[in-house]
Amino acid sequence: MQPGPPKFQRRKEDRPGEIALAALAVFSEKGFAAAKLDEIARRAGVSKGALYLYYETKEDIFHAVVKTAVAPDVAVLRARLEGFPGSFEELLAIFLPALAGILSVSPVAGIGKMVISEGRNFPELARYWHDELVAPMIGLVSGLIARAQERGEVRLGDPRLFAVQLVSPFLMALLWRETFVPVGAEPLGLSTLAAQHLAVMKGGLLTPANGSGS
Amino acid sequence: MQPGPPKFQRRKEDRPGEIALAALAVFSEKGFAAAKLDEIARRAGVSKGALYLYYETKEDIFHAVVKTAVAPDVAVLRARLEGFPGSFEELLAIFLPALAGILSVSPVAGIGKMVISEGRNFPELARYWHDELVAPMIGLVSGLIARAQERGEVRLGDPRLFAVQLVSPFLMALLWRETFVPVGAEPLGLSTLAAQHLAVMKGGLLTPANGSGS
DNA sequence: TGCTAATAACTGACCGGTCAGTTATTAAGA
DNA sequence: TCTTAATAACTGACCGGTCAGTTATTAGCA
Repeated sequence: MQPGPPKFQRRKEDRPGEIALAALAVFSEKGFAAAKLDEIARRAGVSKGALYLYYETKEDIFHAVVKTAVAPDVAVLRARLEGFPGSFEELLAIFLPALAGILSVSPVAGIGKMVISEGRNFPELARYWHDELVAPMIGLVSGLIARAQERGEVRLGDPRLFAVQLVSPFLMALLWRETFVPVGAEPLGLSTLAAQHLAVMKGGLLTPANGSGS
Repeated sequence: MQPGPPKFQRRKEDRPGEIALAALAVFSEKGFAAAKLDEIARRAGVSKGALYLYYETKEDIFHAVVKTAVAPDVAVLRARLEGFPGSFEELLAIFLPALAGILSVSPVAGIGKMVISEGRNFPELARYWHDELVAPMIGLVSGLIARAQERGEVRLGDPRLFAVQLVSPFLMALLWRETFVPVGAEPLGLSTLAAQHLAVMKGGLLTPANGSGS
C-alpha cells in the first residue's frame, strides 16, 4: 500500500484567513444569499465541515470578511482625511482621486455592492456596514465640510447632502461596473470621472473667492 | 349542503395585470431571488398554479412588471426632455426636481434597486434593463449636454460622465433609503438634495457666462 | 531511534426545510 | 353538457448546517 500524498494537512493557524479570503471572492461575485458554502470551502481548499470548525454561521463568515478585507482600507482613508492640514480645495484635489483609486482596487467595491443588494433580506448585514463604516465616514466628511463652511470656503447648505454629492458619482460608477459592464455596457473611466468631478465641484461647491481662483 | 360563495371566479382578462401588480410589490420588497411565487400568488388573490396559466417562468413575470410599471414613467420623462425648448440652465431647473419627484413616487426605485441587486446572478435582467431603459436615457441626457456644450453653455468634458454626475446623487439617495433607513439611518431629503444639487451644478457645470448669472 | 496510543483537524454523506415548477382534479360559466 | 380557468397537492432540486467516521500529527515509551 503506497502512502501517496496526504489527503489534507493540519493548518489550524492559516485556515480562518484562507476561508475569509475565499469567502470574499465568492461573496463579491455572487452576493450573500447566492454564495454557496460548498464553493467557499472548495476555493479555500477545505471541506464544508471545516468551515464550521472556525465560524458559527454564514453570517459569521461575512463579518470576518468585512473586518479583514474592508476595514483596513477605510482606516487608511480616515486617517488621511482626519489629519489633513490644507484648505478644503486642496483636500478635494487629494480626496476624489484617492477615492477613485481605492474603488478601483479594493474589495470594498464588491462587498459594498453586496450590502446594497442583500440589505433588505439580511438587515444585520446592512446595520453592521452602516454603523461600522458608512455612518462614520459620512460623519467625517460632513464635519470637514461644515468646518470649511465656517471658514467661508464652501457655500451654505446641508453638509451631509454635500457629502452625498461628493461621493455619489463613484458609487454609481462602481455599480455600473458591477451591473452593466458584464452585459456589454461601456465602462466609465474612474480616473477621468474623478478629474471631471473635481473640476465641477470646485466650481459649484466652493465659494467664488476660493473656487474660481484655481 | 349550502352552495355558499363560489370558491373562485373566472376572470381571464384581469388576471395578468393583477399578477403583475402583486409581483411588482413583492419584487420591490424582496428582490428577485427572494420573492416567492407563493406570495405573489397570494397577494394577487390566486393560487400559484394560476400564475403559470399566464406566464411561463418567474423571469417572464419580471419582464411584465418592467413593461407595465416602469416603462410609462420613463417614457414621460423622455418626452419632457426631448422636446425641451429652453436653455440648458432652465432644463436643469426642471429636470433635477422632476427626477427627485419621480423617484419619490414611482416603482422605478424599487425595481431599479432590484436590478442592481440581482444583476450579477440574473444577467438577462441586467441586459434587458440596460438596453431598454438605462442606455437610452443616458444617451439622451448625454446628447443634451453635448448640444449645450456646442452652444457654449456647458463646460468641456465627457458628456456621459457629466450625465453620471447629474443623476448619481439621486441614485445614492434611493439606495440609502432602501438600504440604510430601514436599519435606523437618517433619511436624505430628496427635495432638498435636488435644490442643493441644482445650485452646485449650476455653479460647476455651466460656463461662467451662463452659470453665475442666475 | 523506532513503535504505538492519544488527540483533534478534517472529511463528506446526510438531513430538514424551502421553493420553482407540474399535474390531477374540481367547478365556474356559456 | 362541455370547455377551461383555477385549485391544491405534489415533485425534485437545492442548500445551510450536522455529525459519525477518517487521518495527519504529536506525545509517550522502549
